[in-house]
Amino acid sequence: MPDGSNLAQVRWELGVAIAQIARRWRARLDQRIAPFGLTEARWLVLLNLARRGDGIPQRALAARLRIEAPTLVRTLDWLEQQGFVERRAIAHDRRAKTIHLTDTARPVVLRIEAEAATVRAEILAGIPEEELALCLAVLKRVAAGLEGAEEEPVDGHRPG
Amino acid sequence: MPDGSNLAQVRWELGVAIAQIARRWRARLDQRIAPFGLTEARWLVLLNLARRGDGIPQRALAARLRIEAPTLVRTLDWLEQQGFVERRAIAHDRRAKTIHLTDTARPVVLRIEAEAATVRAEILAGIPEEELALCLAVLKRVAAGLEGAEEEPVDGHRPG
DNA sequence: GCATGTTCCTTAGCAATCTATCTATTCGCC
DNA sequence: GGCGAATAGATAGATTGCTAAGGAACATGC
Repeated sequence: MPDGSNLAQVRWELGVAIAQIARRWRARLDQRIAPFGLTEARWLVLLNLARRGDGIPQRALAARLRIEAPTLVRTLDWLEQQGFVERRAIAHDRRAKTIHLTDTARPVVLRIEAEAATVRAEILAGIPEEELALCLAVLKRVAAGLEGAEEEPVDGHRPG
Repeated sequence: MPDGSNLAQVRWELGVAIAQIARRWRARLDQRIAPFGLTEARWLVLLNLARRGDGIPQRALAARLRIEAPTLVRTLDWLEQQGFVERRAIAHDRRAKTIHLTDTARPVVLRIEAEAATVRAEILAGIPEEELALCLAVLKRVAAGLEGAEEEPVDGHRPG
């Protein structure tokens, strides 16, 4: 078969594979952490706060998680109601609220982090680290292509 | 840094990258095919019927699409209401219905297929085919790990 | 100091996925 | 022939993502 159609086939399969893996990976993790009373999306919020620091406004947290602000609002509503996070008012800006982990959340985050690492190890078992690193490098280029190319299929090349 | 934590870091980033790319890729395509009145999930159903043959029961179509039957039901409800597919009764099994593309759907499928290929090319622009193929090969192993390893973290190895 | 615009959070509504459960039908077996 | 298990499709409800739009508070310009 000609090279052109082979490239097209690889591109197609790559898209299909990424979409299906994303769905199944999430389902797998959700099953495993269900006993903790959390889901992946909710735990990711807590993990981000624990790893990269809490006390930041919702806007900044949404940006770190690469999700939109309204998506975060509902997750925080649930987490706050369950006592995992607190919304605190800021003195100098009454629009914004900072998000803070509670003492209830911290041990749960650690236990789920361990479980998530186990799930990752199971899913990726038997694949050499070099191949994973190679795949990741390509995926990062794909992600960069998705971030940058906003509505502008220019015929030249972009800086960066 | 020690090898162990490097491997853990690669695994973590791989999961994050896949999830984010899947979301953004879908969003990008949905934007582009919105003028046709369809979304990715709905178009994928039509494309599968066009490429791999229609006239099959819902159960079989769901399996081909790697989605659950109830997910397909609602998509088919919409597609049927819009006149893109038909549900037909089978003579010898009154439980089952076969799904058929309509003449309305076929040209739309072709046009969106071209648009989807353009989007893929834009997203993956600048990445050599060898790297894409390498990445795809790894992802197929990941997908296989997700398909097969059902609730059984055996200590031996599986037949491939 | 007020009008205008921007920013932050929220609400509302749609889409797509899942699991659990329901109804109708068919199959298997006695 | 009839009863229980299995199968096909549909329904219900939860989750998580998005965009659009609204309300309150801040910032800027004149």
